[in-house]
Amino acid sequence: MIDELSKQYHPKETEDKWYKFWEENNLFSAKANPKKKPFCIVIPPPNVTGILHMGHALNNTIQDILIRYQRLKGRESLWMPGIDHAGIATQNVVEKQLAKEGLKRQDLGREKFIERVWQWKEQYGSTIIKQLKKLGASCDWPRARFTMDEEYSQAVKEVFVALWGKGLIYQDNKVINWCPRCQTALSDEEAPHRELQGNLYYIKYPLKESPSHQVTKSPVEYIIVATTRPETMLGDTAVAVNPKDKRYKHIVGKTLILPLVNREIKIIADSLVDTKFGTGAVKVTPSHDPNDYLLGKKHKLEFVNVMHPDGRMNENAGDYSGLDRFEAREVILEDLKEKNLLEKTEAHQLSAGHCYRCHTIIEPYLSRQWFVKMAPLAKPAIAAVKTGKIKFYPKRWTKVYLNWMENIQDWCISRQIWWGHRIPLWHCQDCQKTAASVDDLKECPVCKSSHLKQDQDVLDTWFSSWLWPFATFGWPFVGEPVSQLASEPVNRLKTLTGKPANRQTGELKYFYPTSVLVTAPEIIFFWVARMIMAGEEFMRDIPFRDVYIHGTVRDIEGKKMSKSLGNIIDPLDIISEYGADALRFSLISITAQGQDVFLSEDRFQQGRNFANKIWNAARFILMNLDKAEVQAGLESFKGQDLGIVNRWILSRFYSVLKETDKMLGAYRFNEAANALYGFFWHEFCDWYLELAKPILVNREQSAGRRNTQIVAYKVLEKFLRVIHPFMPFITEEIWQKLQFTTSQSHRVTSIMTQAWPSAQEEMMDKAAEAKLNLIFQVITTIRNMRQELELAPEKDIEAVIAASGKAHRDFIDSLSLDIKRLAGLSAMRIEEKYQHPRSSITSIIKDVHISILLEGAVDLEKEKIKIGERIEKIELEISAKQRTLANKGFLQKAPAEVIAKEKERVVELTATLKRLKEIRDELH
RNA sequence: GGGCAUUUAGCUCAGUUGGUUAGAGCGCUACACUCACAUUGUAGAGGUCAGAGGUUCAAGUCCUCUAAUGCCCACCA
Repeated sequence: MIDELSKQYHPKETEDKWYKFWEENNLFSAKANPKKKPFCIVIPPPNVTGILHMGHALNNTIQDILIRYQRLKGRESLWMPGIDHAGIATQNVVEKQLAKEGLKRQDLGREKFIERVWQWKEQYGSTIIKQLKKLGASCDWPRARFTMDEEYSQAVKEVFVALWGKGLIYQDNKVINWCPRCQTALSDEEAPHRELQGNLYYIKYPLKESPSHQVTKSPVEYIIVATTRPETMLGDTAVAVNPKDKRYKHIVGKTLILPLVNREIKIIADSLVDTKFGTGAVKVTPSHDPNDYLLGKKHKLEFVNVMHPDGRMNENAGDYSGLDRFEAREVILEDLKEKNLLEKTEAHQLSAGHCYRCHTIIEPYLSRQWFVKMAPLAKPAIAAVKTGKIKFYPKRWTKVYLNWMENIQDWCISRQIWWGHRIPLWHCQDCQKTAASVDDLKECPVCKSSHLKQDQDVLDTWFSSWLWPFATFGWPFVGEPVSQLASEPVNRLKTLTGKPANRQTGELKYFYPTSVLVTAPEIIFFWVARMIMAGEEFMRDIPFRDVYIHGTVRDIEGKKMSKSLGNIIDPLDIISEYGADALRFSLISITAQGQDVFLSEDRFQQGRNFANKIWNAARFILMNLDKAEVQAGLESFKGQDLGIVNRWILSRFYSVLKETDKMLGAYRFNEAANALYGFFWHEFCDWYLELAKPILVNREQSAGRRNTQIVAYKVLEKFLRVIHPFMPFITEEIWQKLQFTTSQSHRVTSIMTQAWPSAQEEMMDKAAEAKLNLIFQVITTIRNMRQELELAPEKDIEAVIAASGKAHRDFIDSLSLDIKRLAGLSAMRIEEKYQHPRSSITSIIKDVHISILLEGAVDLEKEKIKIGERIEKIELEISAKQRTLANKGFLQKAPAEVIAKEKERVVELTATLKRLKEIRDELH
């Protein structure tokens, strides 16, 4: 075990090696185990088209930390992995591939096209999994599910049929979000609104009753409407005004001639119209605007669709037929201008829906789609959060969730694409009835006709994702009891019988509800909310107890990282340059709970440097470890008098351990990471190892050396376990080197299977901490004085330390060798009483005087100024404190310990002040 | 229009329930390559905690208002 370690840590050489080792030894696998408490996270399944970006890196690092932490803590920890089939995104990718061959999906036909997608999936679909492995993700990979797996698809069908049976699925003609590029309907969540700089066009619609249809200057001859989408005027079937609007009262019910189309349309009155917007008169296009659709229904207007699904104008657009919607806009504006019908154009900021897959501007479009009635599903999901069964971290997302749920809209679930779960509905060509079925229907259940056609549409991808926390465990298949499960992982198919909650596999029963869901804020509506609804509906239980929402990864200017902006920092580049541990640690240490992360590449140096620090500390300890001595000593370790330095570092370790536990339990990952960083670097390395150095390097056997070896070994070994969730690779590498196992023993052992150190209160020694802190301050002060006095490093300096109290002096004396060495003193004397040594400079730490003896003359003026400044500062503080202590309110209301502390501080400051004044007075 | 977040050192950010002297990393200054580590060590400089008002014995922390920035939501023709 005294193998020579290299001077620098090289992550590349170790990371792949240990990942392979963990996988080969099934160290990520978890099974239903009644003897242990479960801990389970289901991964937010990345898209099959996905490529690891920083958002994934952060998301999955957090999950891996939780999983590894709980695994060490003895929970049966399962991280359920998988991939989402990502209907539209994947179809787009494959269509692009086809386009390169000059083909369209229609050229292949539905079946061939789907085959082609599967081929694509086989070839490229596991990219992101390989990348997650690089990151160190300890998922139980053999369990990985794909949302298009046969079993999973069955779950999707069951759910659809169950909702159908409850009457929660209906078909309707509505104005929905239509993406003209993807040529499919989208849900509201899939069409986020973005601000757009556009124009508001004021168009004159002539009254039919005017003398001629020519527009004259008289305002009664026409009505002016304002619109941002003039091309939709071709589909106008009314103009609406507010019934209270005096400007228009007299012409309500009159007929207008729709320009360019020459259709007669009525002026209607409806309170929905805002009198303050535009001219107070609004054109009504029931087929191309959700509001106008409502008006159209209410006032029984004609519905005129003027667009093809691809966004080109259709035959109803007359002369404009065939033009793209935005081309048509320009031409129409030209024509209106020519006819003197365009009153004016105003710049206007508007927001429009954009396709979340291809960013094309959404067209509100009338079409027949399938919807899920959401209100009944939302009810228990609202209750689950309101009653605290599910908790959001940070808490503020609760409100966002509830606000959305309480105003929930019906969910448009049909998509006009091919890649996805085809809607399990069969339409009878004879009796025109529709039936839902989990199995392929051969005959109509109503009229027994065999002329059945399955619905052409597929389901929204999220209609399968929302089942993730239970469908991944085999729901709705019947499984065996927990005890038999391990040996017989066979799932048998059963048809839905209407009692879904009872049909559980043992695994499902064991791991569901899962423990925590880790995701980004933009996914709350898409996924989190819907999973809660699905869990309540189909499992009669919540899907997870906690929801941890982390921030968005942005670049250093606060912009979202995206390919199009070219500001991407590729996690894989970081891994190959700095290592996965460095990536993980750096990401986590800058991620405050729920705050966005502003990232620049130099951040990762910190993680790399830290890994290197751990490496070198371990290297030093290993180089100076006597194996036999440590091995023997580990057994007879308890009850030894370890000495104050060892007691101190153990005390510090257990304090930091306690802190880490607390912070991880509260999802405050950065605080845990930073506490561990500070402890290891500044306490363990900077102080402890420096103090231990001569003892360890000196090969002579002694009780002190043995104790120091054991403590250094133990603290390092335990620290590795505690930091392992953050930095899994380097900790395994070093931990393996710390093992005493001989080559004969083939038992597989890993840091992953060790126990998380338990907090040991009796090891916490506040007195030892305070005593050593004083020594550290003395050393720091001497170093400081040396630099202030500009004494060359090689110059011998002598110090006199005065401290009252024999025990106190003896304690300082016991560490005098360390003080001399670390402060760079050639000699040190300890005295009972401070007696201004000739030609010296003195500093004060509490009641300890530290004087440095100088050969030449002391620069009195400089020293006087310095001491004067310090005296001034202390006097200010004392007077502030005395004012507080004179305050009756403070004495009455402040807690006793706060008052005591203040008093103590004043006493201490007063004493220091007195000593400083003495020193100043001696400077003559 | 509604909601949320942010504003603390030159930069990027921590700071849990209000309680001594407000912290870290990077950067900066000075010094040091003495055998764990220059991906290092030692020491240091640097902050009226966005502004105003309030509650309190006590405010970076709680309340109100203001300003700036960012995000989300909404039937913004």
